[in-house]
Amino acid sequence: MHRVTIAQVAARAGVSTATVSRALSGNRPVSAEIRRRVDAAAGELGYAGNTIASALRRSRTDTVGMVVPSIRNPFFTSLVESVEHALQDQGKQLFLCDSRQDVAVEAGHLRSLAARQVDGIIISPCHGTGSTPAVEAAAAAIPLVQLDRHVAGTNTDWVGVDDGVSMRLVLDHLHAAGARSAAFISSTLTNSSTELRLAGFRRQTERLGMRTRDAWILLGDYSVEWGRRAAGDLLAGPGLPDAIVCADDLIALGVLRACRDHGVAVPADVQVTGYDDIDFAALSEPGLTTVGQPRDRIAAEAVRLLATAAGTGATAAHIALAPTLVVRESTAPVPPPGPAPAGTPGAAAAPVAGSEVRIRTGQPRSSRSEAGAHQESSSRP
Amino acid sequence: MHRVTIAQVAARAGVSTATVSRALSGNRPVSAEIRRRVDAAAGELGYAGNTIASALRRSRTDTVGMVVPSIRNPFFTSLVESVEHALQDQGKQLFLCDSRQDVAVEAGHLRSLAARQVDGIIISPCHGTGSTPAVEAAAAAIPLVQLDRHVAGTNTDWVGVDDGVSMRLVLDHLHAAGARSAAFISSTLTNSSTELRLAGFRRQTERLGMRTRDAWILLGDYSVEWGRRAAGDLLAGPGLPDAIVCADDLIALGVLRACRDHGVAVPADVQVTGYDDIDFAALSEPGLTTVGQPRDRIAAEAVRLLATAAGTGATAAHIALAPTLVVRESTAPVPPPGPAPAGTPGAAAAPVAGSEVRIRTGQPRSSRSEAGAHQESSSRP
DNA sequence: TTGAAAGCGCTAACAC
DNA sequence: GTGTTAGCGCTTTCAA
Repeated sequence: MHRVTIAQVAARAGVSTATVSRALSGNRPVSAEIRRRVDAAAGELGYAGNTIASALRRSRTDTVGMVVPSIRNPFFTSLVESVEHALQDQGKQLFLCDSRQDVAVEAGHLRSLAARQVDGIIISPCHGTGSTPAVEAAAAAIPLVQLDRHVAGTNTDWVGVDDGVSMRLVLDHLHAAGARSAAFISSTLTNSSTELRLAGFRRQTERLGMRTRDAWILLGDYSVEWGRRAAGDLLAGPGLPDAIVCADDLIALGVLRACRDHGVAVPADVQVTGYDDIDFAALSEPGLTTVGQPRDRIAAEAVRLLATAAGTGATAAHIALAPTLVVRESTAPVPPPGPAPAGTPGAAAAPVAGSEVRIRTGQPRSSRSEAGAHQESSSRP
Repeated sequence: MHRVTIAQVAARAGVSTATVSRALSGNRPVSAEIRRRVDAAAGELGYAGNTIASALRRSRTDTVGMVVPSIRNPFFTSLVESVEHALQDQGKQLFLCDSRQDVAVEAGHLRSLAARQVDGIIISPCHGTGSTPAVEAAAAAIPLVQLDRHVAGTNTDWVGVDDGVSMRLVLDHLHAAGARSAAFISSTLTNSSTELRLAGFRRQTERLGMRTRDAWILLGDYSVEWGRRAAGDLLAGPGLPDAIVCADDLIALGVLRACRDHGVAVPADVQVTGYDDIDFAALSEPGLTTVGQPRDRIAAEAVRLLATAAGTGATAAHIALAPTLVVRESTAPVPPPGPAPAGTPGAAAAPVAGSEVRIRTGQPRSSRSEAGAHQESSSRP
């Protein structure tokens, strides 16, 4: 049983194929009578359309490709979910690609997406420099926006949160909660957010006069297992930091686990923070204090940029949304500065308003500036 | 800068477009000399191909659509990951669709995928009967395989695990661990696996002579929050079951949380089991005893079926893979039947070999039967 | 082995 | 407002 084509619908409705196309797409005016006949014919024949043919003709596919280092990492899972939902509102569909932290796999996906004529690409590159060539090549052919992480030396759109601000939120909070020394557990990966988080940690501990040591900077990968191992080493070593700052929630959950195994009390003996606010951060024991990223906003901005960027070249937008600190029980209570009531501590997550937004450089590309919640700026004027 | 076409490559290489096509695709013989010239020309021009044009001509897109009730549910996330990887090995790409538990959204996705001429559809339908029309319509046009769940009244391929067997594994284990009464917490959703798990629970408790009550069958949704609420109600009520069997791990994690909140010891006061073996099942305190599904195998079979099913009509394969019981600390230790050493209890997950495979009806479609790990069978002879 | 040419199904000019 | 027609870029007969 062959697929129904527009020609068959046209024959049945007694009109030309062009008219059927116009009636069905609604792009151009068609008389009510004819529209009725076409709709009827299409319905009777079970006409379903052929997006491929349409795409070839219009040179638009209404598809977007998304490439993430690991679908299974809960942070990227939510990002994918948010992007899928945002795209659905626009009638676009999502090609999902998992680069498995492998630059070569990633490059293959990008080539493949380009060949498929996707209208745009959303990528969280797996490597800060290794991903550059493939990302640049793709961006040369197709609107591309980087999410969360971005590679060195490219000038594509980017949207995410400001990791420096996040680390300030985290360390200010820890300091206020009494921590005077801190360790940092992260990944060896050399991507932008990993590096910015470490840099932020160094700057903020220094600013606040908090002690740290080389042996307290532990780099492995973004996994529960690594967090557990690293914390195990830390707890076995001499001296304990007041706080362990983790570059993502998976690591932090591993750290909590290690503390439990070693009989170290959190937050009494050591405070622990994560990053991303994945679903399970609320569920651990104790609940994990962490940095919340506005994933829906990030996704929405990315999708909007792709739609906008279609024609425009030349200027890249950098949109840094405000992170929030989500305070739970893995950090010590902060003495209230004023007479404000403490609320119900430890019950639900208490999001603490984050920060202003960082404006990078240059001037806004679009004149329509939104609600002050973020700013976009171009890196080339 | 316009995209490079095959015609430009042809001109540069001094050959016809047909020859370029043959050289690049490798489908037909081309002289070594010409192949070299074509490759060179393509490289110099940065030819990237146009999958859309190719797809229109060949009427194959090398794409597969996947529709799941919720991307964010960790079980489906892993399934998506497994499918993505399996597809990548075949050079196909994945359209990911989230139906958000909504039959109308799901139907829209299926229509859209059909219009996009995907080569196959993999779906975990969100409703046992409500999804039927859309699934049937899609299956009439495109090879379709249902994963995990399946809808009533259709005759498409299906692959998953046998929920009845899973419940037998769970209840045998609980019984051996001393449980003589059990509650069941699940979802109100009327899809096949939800219903089969409940039916299995009923049958097995009856078979083992374990007590249960209407008030101990609690139906809500697949979420941590529901598990927590349901268990809260249960723990507040009169009498406590020896065990709480949950229809998925999210619910079970919520139950564990409620037990902790209510000071109920697991497994001493009540044993708890989950279903799916999501990543976080290993991480809870105590670790969750649960049913493991061979997700990679499920995905691989689904992808294989789509590839096979291309031409074949008429007979549908039902592939039920063996579930495994993953024993952790949320259930009581089972007294060893023989002199076998206990191993290191509670350390790593201890998968217990599951069960034989259920053969539904009819006879195998493919003659090539694999390693006895599963059986496929056709429901129509 | 290679080239010429006919379309895949649709939409956008261009006429009327 | 509607029909005619020319492709979108590729693959695949059919001849040579």
